[in-house]
Amino acid sequence: MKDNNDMPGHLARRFQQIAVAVFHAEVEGAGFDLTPVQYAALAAVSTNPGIDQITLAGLIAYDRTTITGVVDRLAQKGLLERRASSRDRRARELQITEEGQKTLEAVSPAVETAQELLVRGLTGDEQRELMRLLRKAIAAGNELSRAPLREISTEGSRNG
Amino acid sequence: MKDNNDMPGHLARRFQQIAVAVFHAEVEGAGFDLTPVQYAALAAVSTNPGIDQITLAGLIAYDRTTITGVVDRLAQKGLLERRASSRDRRARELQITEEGQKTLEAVSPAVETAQELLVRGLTGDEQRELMRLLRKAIAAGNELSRAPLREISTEGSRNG
DNA sequence: TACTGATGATCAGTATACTGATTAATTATC
DNA sequence: GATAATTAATCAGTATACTGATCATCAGTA
Repeated sequence: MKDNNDMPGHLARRFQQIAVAVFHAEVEGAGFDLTPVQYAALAAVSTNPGIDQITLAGLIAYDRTTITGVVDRLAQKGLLERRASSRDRRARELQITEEGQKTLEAVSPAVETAQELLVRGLTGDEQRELMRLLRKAIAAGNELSRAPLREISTEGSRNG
Repeated sequence: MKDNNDMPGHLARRFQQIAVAVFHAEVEGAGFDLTPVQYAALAAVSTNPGIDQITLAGLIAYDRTTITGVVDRLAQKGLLERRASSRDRRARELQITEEGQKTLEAVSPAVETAQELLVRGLTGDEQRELMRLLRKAIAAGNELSRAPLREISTEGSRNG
């Protein structure tokens, strides 16, 4: 009899489910109203000011139709600004606002704590090994999802 | 600089994203219209005929409000039957239909293939280790989500 | 029987994720 | 410079997941 616990797909869903729950608990406990997805988008825009939505989506592996709603909500909260690009009138350039930057910095400890809680059942060695294996499996399957991770073209950045 | 790849929460989301994509590709390729969530529910009802929705939700770790819609769609496809329980008129007893059973058996090879594809980037040892670590992390975090996994009370079943 | 609390199911509302289509603008080609 | 192909963004629609509320029923108690 095939148990759910023998199916990596089930474990994937369950692990992600817990990850979201832990994130929400920590971030709300710290007094913020940010989802994991919104946090990742906000952080990516902070690191890459002026980025367009497609590139942002590739950076954090979101679907292009998902990013529209995420940016909508971040803009509505006053954490992001979306303005038309001057170089390409189809594109929107994203900038983090001052409030967005403050929020990002203030919420970061809670996000860190959530990451630790998610793997708190494992030893340090196990945590590192889990992450290595996830990274390896994800790398092999990257192109299989509609929202693969895309490297940003590293012109002018040296932190590779 | 904290990379996304150092955050287990990000890896969790990404791994689950790929799991769903691979599942859809395989199952649709085999000519079926079933989501991962619907497949798990169908399989659980097949193994536990007459189960109520809350117990089903606990078995596969779905939220109680999610299971309503999932069962709706499975019933609409003619794969499940939902009838009022005689013992408890609040509850719905779920039964798999003949077509549901046929579908379940016919789709299983595609589901198996999807599970293998999801971890195809890893060696056999790594696959087993990844699953062990996921199970361990999930067990430690089980109660943190609104939809924890619940053991079924094993009266009359010996496959524990 | 009336009351209280708990439980199974559902509903309204919100936020990811996706499919597939559309719109507007850019790039490539002739 | 007109045309075709591509691209950035959005939209409509569907399916998870969740929060919080409600309704009906059940169990326990006075």
